[in-house]
Amino acid sequence: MYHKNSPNKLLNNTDWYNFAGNNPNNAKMGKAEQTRLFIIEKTAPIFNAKGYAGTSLQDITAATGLTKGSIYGNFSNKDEVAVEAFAYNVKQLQDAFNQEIETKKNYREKLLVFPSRYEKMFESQLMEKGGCPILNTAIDSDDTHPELRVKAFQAVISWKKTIESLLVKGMEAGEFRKDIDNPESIALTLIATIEGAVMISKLSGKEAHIKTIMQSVKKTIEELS
Amino acid sequence: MYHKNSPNKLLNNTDWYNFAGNNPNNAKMGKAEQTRLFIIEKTAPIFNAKGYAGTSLQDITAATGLTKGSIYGNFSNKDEVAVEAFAYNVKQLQDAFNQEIETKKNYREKLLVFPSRYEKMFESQLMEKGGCPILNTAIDSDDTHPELRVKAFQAVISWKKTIESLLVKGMEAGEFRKDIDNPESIALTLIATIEGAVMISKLSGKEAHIKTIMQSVKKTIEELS
DNA sequence: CTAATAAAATACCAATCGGTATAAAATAAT
DNA sequence: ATTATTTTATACCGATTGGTATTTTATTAG
Repeated sequence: MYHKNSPNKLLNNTDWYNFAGNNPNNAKMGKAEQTRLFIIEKTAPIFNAKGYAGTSLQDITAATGLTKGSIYGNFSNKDEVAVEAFAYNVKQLQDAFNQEIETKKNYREKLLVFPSRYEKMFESQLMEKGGCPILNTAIDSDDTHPELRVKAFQAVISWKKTIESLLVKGMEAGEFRKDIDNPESIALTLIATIEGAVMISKLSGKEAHIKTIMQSVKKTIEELS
Repeated sequence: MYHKNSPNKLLNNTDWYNFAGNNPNNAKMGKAEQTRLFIIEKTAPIFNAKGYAGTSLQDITAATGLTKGSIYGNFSNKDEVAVEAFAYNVKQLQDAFNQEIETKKNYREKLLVFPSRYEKMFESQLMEKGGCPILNTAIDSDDTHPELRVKAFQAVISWKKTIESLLVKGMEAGEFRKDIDNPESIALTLIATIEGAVMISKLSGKEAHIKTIMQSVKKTIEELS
């Protein structure tokens, strides 16, 4: 693969292998697969920040240092890049949450990972990488891009199921009150409040806003016990 | 003003006066002012649904039946249409809420207008008119359009102040508990949850989702007493 | 009814859009 | 080392983008 990283700087195969891999299995990856991942990694934050319609092929070539021919040699169209970039963004998010949830012993603490981690992500993810990909893609696609809309909805459903599962297991473990009648309602309300907090704090640029609202979310979770 | 409403159908001045005016003062409006309002009325739902980057001049001319020359005779650029369309969308929303709030006697009921009315708007506003303009514009603009971003933020601040004021007055009237320590926190959390509910329910297309979450919001408000 | 004015339509502009055919270069297989 | 195969770059395509200069039409003032 031939690739200009910065003007007049060539990236040979060795550099390439060193670069592309926050994937530990990158040595096993074929060339095309590597380039696809590279393009996704570089464009995912752009699609997240500017949306589908707002991201042009010029943005993609500028961010990757590749040419249009190379992009279309690895993807059939802009849609495919956008859809894979969204999947990548969501997976990054999910992996981070799941990893931290695994380290917690009880279900109250597992649930608290959601507000506390979103709060911590304010600067890195929200301000620098364009916000929450689920929220962004939901709003961006719901009237314009059926395929992305379905993917965004699937991400919400997956998240909802995770919370519901934690609630049910927490009840079974005797950790939460038995009179939690509607786990779905609690899950949906938690997600709604968190995403609304992301919207407000990103809009204002003030970390205080997300901290304030996440404090309410934490209180709600504490009151389950 | 010359205007094709449907192919080969002319709209003369008399028709025009009949049309443009859900503004009761339209008889006082000049021609240019009327056309501006007409363009805003027709394009506001489009900007709301498709976003700023996703709405083209072609969309605008198609929705109004006017030509590009006419649009640019009344607005200096696409930005100006978008900004005024957003202001129009927000005003429509605010007026509707304020009107219903005025009809309520006590502050508990005034606060409940927000969840109950958003719930009722599911089909008309959310599904048919592209969702909540504040949420849509916040997400659409926060990384791309500073001017719209400020306007969206102002709308959130205005909404927050309204809720805070209702909370304080409700406390002073002895209607709410005295130990509400942080009206701002409550206001922000209510707004976040409502907007998150809008996102989820519009994404799923299921009214049940917004009803479920708004039930939680109502419960939170009831618990203030 | 006519002249002055305001507003809308037509026709155009350069730039950019997403996408493609083809040629050049890099990699992999022999 | 040479060939076959990917992968990338170059050069181009028609369509659409936001925007404008000019002409035509409609409205208003006298």
